[in-house]
Amino acid sequence: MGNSDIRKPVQKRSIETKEKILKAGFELICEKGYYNTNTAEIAKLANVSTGIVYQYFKDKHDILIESLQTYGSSVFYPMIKISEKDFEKYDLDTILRNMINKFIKNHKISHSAHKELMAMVHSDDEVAEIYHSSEIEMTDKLTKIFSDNDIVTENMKEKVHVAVNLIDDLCHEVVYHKHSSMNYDVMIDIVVDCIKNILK
Amino acid sequence: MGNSDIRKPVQKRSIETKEKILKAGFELICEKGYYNTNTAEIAKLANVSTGIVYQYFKDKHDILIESLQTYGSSVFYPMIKISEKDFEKYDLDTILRNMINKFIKNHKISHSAHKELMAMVHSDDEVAEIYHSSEIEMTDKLTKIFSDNDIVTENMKEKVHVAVNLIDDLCHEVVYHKHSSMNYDVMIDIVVDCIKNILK
Amino acid sequence: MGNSDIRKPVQKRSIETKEKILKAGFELICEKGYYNTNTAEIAKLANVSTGIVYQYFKDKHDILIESLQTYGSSVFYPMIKISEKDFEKYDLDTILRNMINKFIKNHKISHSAHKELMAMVHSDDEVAEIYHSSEIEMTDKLTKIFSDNDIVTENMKEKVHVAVNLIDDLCHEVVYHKHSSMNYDVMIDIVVDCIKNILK
Amino acid sequence: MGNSDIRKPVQKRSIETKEKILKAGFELICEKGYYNTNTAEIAKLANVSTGIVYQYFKDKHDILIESLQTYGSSVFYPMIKISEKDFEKYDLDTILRNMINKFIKNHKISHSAHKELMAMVHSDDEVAEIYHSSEIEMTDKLTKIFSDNDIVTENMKEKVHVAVNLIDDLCHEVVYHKHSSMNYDVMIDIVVDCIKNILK
DNA sequence: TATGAATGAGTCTTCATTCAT
DNA sequence: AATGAATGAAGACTCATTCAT
Repeated sequence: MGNSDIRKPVQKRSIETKEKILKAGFELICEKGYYNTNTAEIAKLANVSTGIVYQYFKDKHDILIESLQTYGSSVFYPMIKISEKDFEKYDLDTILRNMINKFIKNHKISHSAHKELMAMVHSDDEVAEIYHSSEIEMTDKLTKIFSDNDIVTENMKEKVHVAVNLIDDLCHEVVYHKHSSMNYDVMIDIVVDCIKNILK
Repeated sequence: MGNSDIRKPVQKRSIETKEKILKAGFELICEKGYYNTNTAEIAKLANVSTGIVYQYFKDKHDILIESLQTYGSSVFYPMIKISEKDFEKYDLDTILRNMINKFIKNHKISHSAHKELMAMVHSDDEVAEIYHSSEIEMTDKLTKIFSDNDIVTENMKEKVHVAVNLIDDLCHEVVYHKHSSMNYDVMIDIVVDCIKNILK
Repeated sequence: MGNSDIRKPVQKRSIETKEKILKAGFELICEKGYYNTNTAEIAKLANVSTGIVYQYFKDKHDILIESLQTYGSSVFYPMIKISEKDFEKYDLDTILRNMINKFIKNHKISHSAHKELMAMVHSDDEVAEIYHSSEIEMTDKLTKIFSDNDIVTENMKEKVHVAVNLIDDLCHEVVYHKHSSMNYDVMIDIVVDCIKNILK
Repeated sequence: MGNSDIRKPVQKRSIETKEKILKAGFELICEKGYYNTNTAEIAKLANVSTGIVYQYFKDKHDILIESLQTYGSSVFYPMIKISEKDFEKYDLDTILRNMINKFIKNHKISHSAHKELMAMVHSDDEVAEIYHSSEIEMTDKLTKIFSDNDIVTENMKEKVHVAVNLIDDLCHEVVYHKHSSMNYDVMIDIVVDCIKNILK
């Protein structure tokens, strides 16, 4: 009864309108969460009418999904966007510590966005799928960085994935200060050693 | 003007009613998520009227929090409830593989519950706090298990925490089949080696 | 987060809708009282949906306040709307008796409205403020009427205010038949004499 | 279906229970208003169970009415309780000024009670009736005081009633500071003169 | 008599979505 | 293509009243 009425914008103006909505939606959802953002607010921030939203998107959920497809990876795995050059030809220890620092820095920037989107990852299958794609992309990227630095072993995919998890968890620990009794410097050393060991 | 009018049940009948609500709330939230569960449903499943809910709980959110305090840890860290005896005096490799298998088995049981609650962990600070307490508890428990098996090194807290993260991530990977291209047996080996290395 | 999202209607259609709600709200509140009127009824009488009410008004109380600002004075002090010409160049006695008769007539028309609104005056500070503004306006108006009829003395503001109270009380007495044992004709004479004396 | 199940307490304990409820109800209604007081609060303040309330009173409204019958006049017309001796054999001017001062003092004490009850007077017919009885009682009392001081004229009932109104309005004006631009000392003089004139 | 647990209809308010213009 | 007014179902929460004990 209208599913196919969703407009696929081709004209420049249309495309811009859709993008404005997408950007506004993403911004608000990241800031306040999906359930605490309503379509009126999205339309308002996008500077469009409430009605028009439903010409570009099937429903509110559709905004979430499309905005994640467009902007999600930069929050989920900010490293994805980072050029390999950042890690050029250092020793592994330095590469890892650089990486961890970048991760932490990036997470700090998009603190609430990350939180809100991770919430959706856990409760929404479509969101989860997008997240997991980013994860794969990230793993591939890192594998390439390692191999560019002559770090190559068997089962790289699995190893790198474990490494990514380690870094990710470490980073959350540091950013969210989850456990006050933890010594983060010690933890960083542990994680770096651990990854070096895995990739040996 | 009523804030403190929340009833602290003492009579047997009262206690049972509160527990019925708590159980029903937890069940539904785990199944369908917090935002997709309404108070009427909770009351209905608990076989009580909607009104009584608000004599035992400040609001809907309060049901979430209290139910997590009561039942949460069994979902967040099902291992918490497990006795140390399960791991008595094996070698570390065996202990770890036992642990991983138990983790995976437990997670499989409460698949959707875990998903929904992890969503809340990321979007709700109070839930996050409860989760992090469970995490600490889990870490302490494991530390004890290791030390009972004569595995003691410096910075145990941090090390065990990293180990817990590794196991947890691995377990999610396996249970949710997040990435079809991963070889899980390989991954388990990597994780076990990794932890053995950390604790050496 | 929405407080300021209350629509200030500019389009004709909008203005009409808001006015319909205002009118319906005022009507029902006057008839049945604020606490015995619910928003659904207001919407129904206004021939709009319940939702739209909250785009024009912050909450139910806001309807009360705005409707009073719009229609209130005609109930509180129906005389406010009356032109000075009604009392032109009679002697004071005639002016006062005309006034009292008009007052009584007007009160009889909006019997229940007056009752319900006076109730709110006593229990709601914002309503009280609106009422007191009307009172002042009324006093000023009367002062002007008196001075137009060459009735000027010291402390006119206070004197007129006392006179207004006298007329108002008299009028309530007559309209509400509060005390069956009172002889109203006698009372009118007393009040008229009294005011004449004050203004002498 | 139960109307006649309301208990008319005869035993001492019963009477006390009923009185406790009445007192608590009156207190809360005076403080917060009828609509903002609920039966649970009344029961709590009275130190009885919620259920028992309905054995002594038909419904919540009944508490209001009975409590007014018991305690109302002291709020409506605090002067009622005042002995004639307070005004013994002064000249009329002094008597009136004493009276006004007492009125004002009493009103200041039960400020919110008066406001809340006057609200009910205007919206509830039964309350209005009780109020008007107090008014009559007050008028009679004053008439007696005047005649004891040899002040007797025709139509005393009506005259005294007008005088009471004048004092009452003056008192409200002073206590509630309704109109900042009014000079209250002047107003008191006007009212006193006015009443003296009426009773001449 | 008394308790206080339980009821459930009723109320305000929100918001995704539709529709007239 | 666009607007923004309008819809109405749904949800959280309250409270006078009843009832099992």
